[in-house]
Amino acid sequence: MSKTLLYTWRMNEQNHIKIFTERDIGEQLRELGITPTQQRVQIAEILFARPQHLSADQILAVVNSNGPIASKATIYNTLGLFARKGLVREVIVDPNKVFYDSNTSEHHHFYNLDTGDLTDIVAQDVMITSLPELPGNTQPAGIDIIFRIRENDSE
Amino acid sequence: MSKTLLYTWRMNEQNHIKIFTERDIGEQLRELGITPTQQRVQIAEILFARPQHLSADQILAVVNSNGPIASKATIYNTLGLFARKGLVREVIVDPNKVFYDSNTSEHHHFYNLDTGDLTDIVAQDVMITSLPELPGNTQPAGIDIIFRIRENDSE
DNA sequence: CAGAGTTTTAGACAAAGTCTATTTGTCCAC
DNA sequence: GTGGACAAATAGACTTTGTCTAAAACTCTG
Ligand SMILES: [Mn+2]
Ligand SMILES: [Mn+2]
Ligand SMILES: [Zn+2]
Ligand SMILES: [Zn+2]
Repeated sequence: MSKTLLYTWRMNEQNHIKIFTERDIGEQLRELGITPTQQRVQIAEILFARPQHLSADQILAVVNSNGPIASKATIYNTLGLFARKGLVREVIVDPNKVFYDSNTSEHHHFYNLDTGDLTDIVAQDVMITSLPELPGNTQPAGIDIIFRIRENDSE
Repeated sequence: MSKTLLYTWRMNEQNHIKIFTERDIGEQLRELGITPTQQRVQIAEILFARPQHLSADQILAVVNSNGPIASKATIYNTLGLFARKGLVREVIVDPNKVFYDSNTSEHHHFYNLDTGDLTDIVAQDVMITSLPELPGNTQPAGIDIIFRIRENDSE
């Protein structure tokens, strides 16, 4: 009944990069070919403090909470750069904003439509045993599984 | 190894509504408690001509291609109404726009990052055999599975 | 066919994100 | 260290998608 798996969607092998300790964020960025400017280091510190999902707006607010450090353009440039380098994952679940996920290990999401909460599901808790055939001349680039949930109408 | 399924994500039982034939779109809308205005009927005719994924902008362009019939506000109002009534499904795969899917049967999507093509995958071609436990006090509202793909770099 | 409620509309507005031209910072050679 | 080439950051204009508002146009029922 279950199809043969013609390809795998396990993409993120870069996850080893992310055990940033306070001191060597700069070095780690440099190893990825990213010049560690003040702005990039600050954004990285916020983002990689723990696995979390932040919007560009939230990062802008946090990074500038004690005086101006980075402009909006720099936030977007940096998040785009980090995404291309595999340091963060863009999560598209809300039509209004992109979330930047500091957890790049293979995982999925619950998205609470009532609260806006986005929470991780470890990959092992979701098992796909049958995969569709890829359209001609294409290759896998990633899989997103989003379990949309709602609060119980506790009446 | 596979968990017991504590709940089901099979949500869309409304799919019987959608065999719209040219003539009785109005009646069918009325049965759903939707007053069949000229604008709503035109939008429905476009959307339900076949299973497809259209953005609000595309629908606006098509509906007004031979003279002005509906305003931008009406397009958004109508799509929102149709979504609430279960006539269309909102598909969130692109950070720039929502797609309105006239296919409300249970299915998933390929999203081609290079071309922007969004194509359907019948539910039976993707089999999930293990489900995560729901966060406390929440209920399932829908599942989205998106296989992001890219064109083969045919060198 | 009146009038109450519903729907549509133009255009103002908002939010997220991009772009541009200029300034500032970084890096390396000397 | 200093000059200069290149990279990065910045303010703010701009774009796109979508929402809101208040007035006008419809629809439906009595
Ligand atoms: Mn939006
Ligand atoms: Mn956008
Ligand atoms: Zn996550
Ligand atoms: Zn679809």
